[in-house]
Amino acid sequence: MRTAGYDGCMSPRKSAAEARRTRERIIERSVAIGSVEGLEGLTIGRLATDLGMSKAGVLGHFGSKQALQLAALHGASELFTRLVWEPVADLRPGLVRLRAFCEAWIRYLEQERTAFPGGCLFTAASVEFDTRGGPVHDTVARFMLRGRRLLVNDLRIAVEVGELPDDVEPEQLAFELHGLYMGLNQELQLFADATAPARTRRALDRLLGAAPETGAPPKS
Amino acid sequence: MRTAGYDGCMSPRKSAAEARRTRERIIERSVAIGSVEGLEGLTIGRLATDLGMSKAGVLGHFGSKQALQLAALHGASELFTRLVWEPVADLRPGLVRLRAFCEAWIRYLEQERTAFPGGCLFTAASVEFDTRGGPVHDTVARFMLRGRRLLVNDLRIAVEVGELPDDVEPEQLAFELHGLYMGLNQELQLFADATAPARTRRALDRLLGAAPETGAPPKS
DNA sequence: CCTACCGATCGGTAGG
DNA sequence: CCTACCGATCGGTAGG
Repeated sequence: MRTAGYDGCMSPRKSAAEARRTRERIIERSVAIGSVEGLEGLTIGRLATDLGMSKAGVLGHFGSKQALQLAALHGASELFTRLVWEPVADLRPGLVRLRAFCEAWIRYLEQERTAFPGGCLFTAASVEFDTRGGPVHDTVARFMLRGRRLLVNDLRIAVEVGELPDDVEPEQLAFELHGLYMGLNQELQLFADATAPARTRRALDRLLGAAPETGAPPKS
Repeated sequence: MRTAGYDGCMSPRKSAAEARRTRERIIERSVAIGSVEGLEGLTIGRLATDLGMSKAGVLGHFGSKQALQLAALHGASELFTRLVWEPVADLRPGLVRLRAFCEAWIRYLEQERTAFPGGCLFTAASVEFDTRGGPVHDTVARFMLRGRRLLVNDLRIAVEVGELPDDVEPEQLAFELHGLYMGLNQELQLFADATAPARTRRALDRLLGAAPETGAPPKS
């Protein structure tokens, strides 16, 4: 066995575990590059240079640029889940978990400004692929909807248990919350405005801590 | 005079007025392409094909791709000014003009979904160039700040004349309004969600029609 | 995983 | 405004 040199994407000298590790390194780097340059600006040549590999070596792990883009999106999704959702997932569903989620999300976007280079990959990709069709567009849209669902779910619970007034509409409020985070991301990335997180927190207090429409205070 | 064939970017057969008209056509097309493909995805070759010109003929009007990108941004800015700001500029400063401006802005983004191809060029460009430095980044940031100033200005007046309660902070509210429009643009472009304008109007009613923080109604 | 290569396209220039 | 061209880089393939 293993007589021919060509065995898929792996060099004969590398084990499957090593190949998997390489693949992870490529994805990690792809998320970093993609959040700065966009998913089209993420080129295989740049990736190969950064990682000290050949272009064919990089591409062999995915088969096509589109597959690489999709893998980068999945990688970014896992990162978001690990850093934002998992730390709060076990909290009490409803307003408690929602508030913790929103705070973790703010810190995630703040970190991206320093630790990661170019802001939220999903925001970048959603603008880049919004008009086009195809698998990348669909994947971005699906991830965005998934995030929206997390918000709507806890908002619905919060209304049911009386943490938010009855006239709060989860879909409407989730729409407003999402816009708030797009604004935060832009403020951090385009203007490097360090006061934006505080602004976001104040808006959250108004949206979640005081009753929309009626002005009645929540149970809290 | 006019003996040599080469006289800048214009063919000897074309008058200065014709050359200006050509330049405008290039810019118009650049805004359309750029809002779909981004300002990096806006290529001179694509532009030349669309307009039935040679690449050199296109580039001659601007000198470099970066100058073309800046011209496209200026073109988009003029479009926004003409379609959103000018129709409301003569209204009574304060809440009246602000509301009319916000409504015109919604309709502008709605139109873009059908008439123009790819949503707001500034939103696209701001994400594309947020991390990078350089003239394009600076121009995008300047235009965004200009829009923000329009909001803040009327919000300040609205507070001064008592149309909005004293505890409204114009900068804070402008930040929230801007996020709302980024969310609207994404909803229209990425999801083609026709209910987003109504959601935006409801959020505006809450932000501008009822007092934040206190719950006191505005004079209206 | 590599080298070596493909056709296509990129931004831009020379010269008229 | 054009033709003709430049070197660089793109995504991807052949073959080992």
